[in-house]
Amino acid sequence: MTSILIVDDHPLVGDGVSTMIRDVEWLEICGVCKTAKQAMETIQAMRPDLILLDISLPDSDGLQTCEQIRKQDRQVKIIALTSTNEAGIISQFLARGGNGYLLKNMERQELLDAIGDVMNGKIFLSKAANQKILEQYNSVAAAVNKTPMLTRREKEILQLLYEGLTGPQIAEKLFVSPYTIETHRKNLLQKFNVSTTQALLRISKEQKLI
Amino acid sequence: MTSILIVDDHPLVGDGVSTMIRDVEWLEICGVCKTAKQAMETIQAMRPDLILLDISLPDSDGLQTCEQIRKQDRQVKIIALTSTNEAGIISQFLARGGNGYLLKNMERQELLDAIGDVMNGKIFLSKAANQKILEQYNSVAAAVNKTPMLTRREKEILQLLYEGLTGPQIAEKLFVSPYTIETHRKNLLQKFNVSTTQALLRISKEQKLI
DNA sequence: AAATATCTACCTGAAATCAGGTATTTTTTA
DNA sequence: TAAAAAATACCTGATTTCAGGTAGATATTT
Repeated sequence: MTSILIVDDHPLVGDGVSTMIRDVEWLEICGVCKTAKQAMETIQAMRPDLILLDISLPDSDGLQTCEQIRKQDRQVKIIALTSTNEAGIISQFLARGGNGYLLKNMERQELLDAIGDVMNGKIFLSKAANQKILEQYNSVAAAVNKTPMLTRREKEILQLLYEGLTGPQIAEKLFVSPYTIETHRKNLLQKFNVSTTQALLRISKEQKLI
Repeated sequence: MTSILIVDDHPLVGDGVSTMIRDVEWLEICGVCKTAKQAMETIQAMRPDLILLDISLPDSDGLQTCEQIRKQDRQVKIIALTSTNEAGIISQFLARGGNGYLLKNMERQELLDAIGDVMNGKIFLSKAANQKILEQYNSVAAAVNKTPMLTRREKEILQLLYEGLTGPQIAEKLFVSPYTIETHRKNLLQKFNVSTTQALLRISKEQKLI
């Protein structure tokens, strides 16, 4: 049996979900909350298996709420519910421990699929949300033309720098002079047109070179 | 009409795809290559709309090939083909401009869906690959509990360090002494139990604190 | 009101990075 | 095979970071 807590200030949502899962015998709604505060208390008391979370609550934003819930309970599954498709925040929502993302105009079957997937440890996203996530990866490809060409050695050193090694440490590891590493570093800084290793690594990471 | 170039050293793949799209009148196979080198030449000559790319070619690895192709032609769509599900490289493949990812044991309909989506500017991933990507976002949430507590000021400085500012630059920006910034940095290093700013930023980033 | 947390500031010496070079050897490509 | 690219190594001086402190001022919380 999977117990569901609904956190949403619109009564309609609770009713709608109730109707959708009425004749699914392994699902039950164990509560409905209207504020984040109330939700936190109910979660502690009821220990639901799954939370359907409106991410635009009156007293808190969804990301923060998700984070708080996750901090309180590492097991519970969290599915975000939104009316408008605010795709921009999905990655952050996932990063804070969210497990699913649904639009409120979902079909019944979609809700059941989502609950099923999420309870099985998978992530479930609405189609548009999923597409958005993938595009985030892909978008940097547009900038690929302006990413400088790196030699094999430079890539290697970039990687080691990213792992936190210092110049001398890398030199020791690769059996070359520290001077050599510094030369490579200098070339990397120049290629990326930055002046610090920090910035170098930030940009490389953003462009998924490491 | 969409012209497709197949890049794969196994003849079976070409045959299989041919069969699958035989009676789709808006698709045609304009060539089959067995090596990355040959592919690069063919692409320049034929200008296909879409490339089905085996990512384990004899003479090059798939990521590099994808990158090269994308550098040569910004329009062409690239779908990776693999026999084993090497999910680990998907994000990198996307970052290098890939548009889709399919297993060679795909169904006919899946291939057509993928081609359709990709030609419409969308990303198409096999189900398992897609799940893998989403888990990458979500996995870090598990580590959230062991992330140290940061004060507001520390978060602010962490952010500025991430943006590539040096200690003195941050000091100037925040109208405080450089010493103060160094103290904060020192506290941050201690809280994360690392010894370099590089490592500090790497870990913070991994845990989505910045 | 007292205790705690946070932000601030300072000091020293060692280590690492950055900016500006030059220059030789090896590998790859045209 | 000749030219270009990549990897190696060195030098100097200025700047920044790191590790080890101490300590006062200002919130914040109990």
